[in-house]
Amino acid sequence: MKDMSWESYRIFLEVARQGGLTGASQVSGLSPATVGRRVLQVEEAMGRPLFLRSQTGYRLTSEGQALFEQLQGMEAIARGVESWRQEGQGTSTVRLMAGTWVTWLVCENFSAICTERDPFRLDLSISERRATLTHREVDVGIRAVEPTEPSLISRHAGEVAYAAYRRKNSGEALAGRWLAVSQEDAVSAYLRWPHEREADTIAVIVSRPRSLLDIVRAGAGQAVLPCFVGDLDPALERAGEEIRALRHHQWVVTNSEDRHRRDIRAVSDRLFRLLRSHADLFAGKRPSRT
Amino acid sequence: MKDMSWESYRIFLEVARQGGLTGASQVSGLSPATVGRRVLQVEEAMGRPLFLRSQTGYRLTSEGQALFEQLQGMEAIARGVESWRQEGQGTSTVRLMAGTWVTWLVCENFSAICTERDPFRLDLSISERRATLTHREVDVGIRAVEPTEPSLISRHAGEVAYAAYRRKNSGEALAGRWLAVSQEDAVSAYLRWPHEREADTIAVIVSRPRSLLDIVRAGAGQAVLPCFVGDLDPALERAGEEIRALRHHQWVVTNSEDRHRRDIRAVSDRLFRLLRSHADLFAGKRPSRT
DNA sequence: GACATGTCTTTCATGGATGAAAAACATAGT
DNA sequence: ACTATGTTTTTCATCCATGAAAGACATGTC
Repeated sequence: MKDMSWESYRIFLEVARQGGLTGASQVSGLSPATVGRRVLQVEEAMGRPLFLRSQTGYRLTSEGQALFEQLQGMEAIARGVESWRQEGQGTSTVRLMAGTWVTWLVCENFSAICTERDPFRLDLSISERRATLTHREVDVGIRAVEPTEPSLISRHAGEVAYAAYRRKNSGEALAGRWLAVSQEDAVSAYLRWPHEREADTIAVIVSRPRSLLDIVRAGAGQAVLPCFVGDLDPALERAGEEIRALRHHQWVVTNSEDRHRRDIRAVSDRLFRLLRSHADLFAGKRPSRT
Repeated sequence: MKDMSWESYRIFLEVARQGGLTGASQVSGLSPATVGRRVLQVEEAMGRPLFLRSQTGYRLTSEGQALFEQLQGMEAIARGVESWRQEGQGTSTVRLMAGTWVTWLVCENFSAICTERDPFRLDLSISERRATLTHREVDVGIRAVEPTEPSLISRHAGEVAYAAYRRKNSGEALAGRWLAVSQEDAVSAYLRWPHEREADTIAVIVSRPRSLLDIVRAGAGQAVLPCFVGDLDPALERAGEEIRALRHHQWVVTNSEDRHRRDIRAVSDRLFRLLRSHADLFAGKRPSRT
């Protein structure tokens, strides 16, 4: 049999990642019809079902999952080639993935990470889920657990403390009004905390963690926030002690294969220094406001 | 810019490996015209010259070489997927690469390596050059030097001795008539030896090492052969002592990523046992003929 | 229960990638 | 010097992969 086109592999990956033909068709620029046909090709070539089809989308079978994991390796290399290409044109890209609040801190201190004199572009992507650095989806990431993968190198950047916050001088009026993100978006421990401990008194639900800060400042209630966010905001005050159960460490992680790249090294170093310089704030030691 | 088609990557690899459009077009089934166009695409996308074009073929530039090495990783994964596919259909393939003489020995003892009851196919490829197991071009290989790559696992299979051979009872008449392979094909030490030590008295040149055995048996002169080949042939006798300078070790090597595959394990084990059981012959200890 | 929405799938006409053949061009051999 | 061979490159007609649009089908909403 004539062997599979590598291009179909790429399309397969996109369908698997997007969970359907429509999503894949958008990111790939092909029509859903074509995407469907290519996936069919791959399935026939592999001689086994790879997707569970439904009107609502495609879901990987266990065999599809096995193929997906293999092909991610190809994608990783393709991304490596892409950055090699950019390198040759003097214009590189560093992809930095972090959670909502570290991203927020990076934005606030953007000039400490990337200046107009730097010869690289910065792609900031926000995600609460674990960054898959192994497959080079991103170059630099923040993790709350120490990576075990041998292909990653990590540097410990201190601890992160959490507490409940409310608008200053709002008194005890808000004690029973908790703010939280919707349960399906509550992927981190601090986001699940209100659901687990104060489910009865949740007054407002928002879809993005970032909105928590906004509605707390508006005086709508109290919400769990990282101390470095709450303590830095002059309009907020703690509505209780630090919640010790939520405390965790954090690491700056990079892919060891890209260790040599100056741009990635620079971003990683600067991010690390930024986090270290805020170590007391992260740890919840309530320094005086700037 | 829209990114490169993975299919073009594969075509690039084939052109680089075959050294031209014609070769690549044959193995890929595409026309030379198309192959040329796809390569042009890749070059434009990468923004740098990848090949030195001439009427005699394509040669990689240093930048092309850099790309080639990256993309070989993709190819390795694609091969992994291919064997996963075969596995799912109960029909796997084990690719065994060895030099001329070990291959010959394997053929003579084929049933010791692979029987009709085995559920896998065997691809035997002869090559004097080092097998690139790292990129999974082959699954099992024979090496004359111990591999240093951490991704490979190797087992020492004894030593190999060499000597000059001639037809039995041909006396000293052939002493001045050496047989050798053409100089450009003399990639191994034992093949270079006649050129380095007896260049003036080379009487016959052949293009394949395998032909050396045939013309020695025909009584055309004397040639350097591995002892396990010469000593096993009842029509030949040694035309001198063992040539100690040529003695070397040999290892059976497999890719550690495929360690788990039963079929590869089986072939590797059997090959190892076959070599060990002939260890005395390999080492030139002249046992009685079978 | 009807309806709106978002999927996947099928149909069919089109255009861009493709191959055959010729041309252009080196290299090697006589 | 000339021919034979094996390249790459160009030209042009063809055909196959592709996209638009319609169809089929679930799911959730009012």
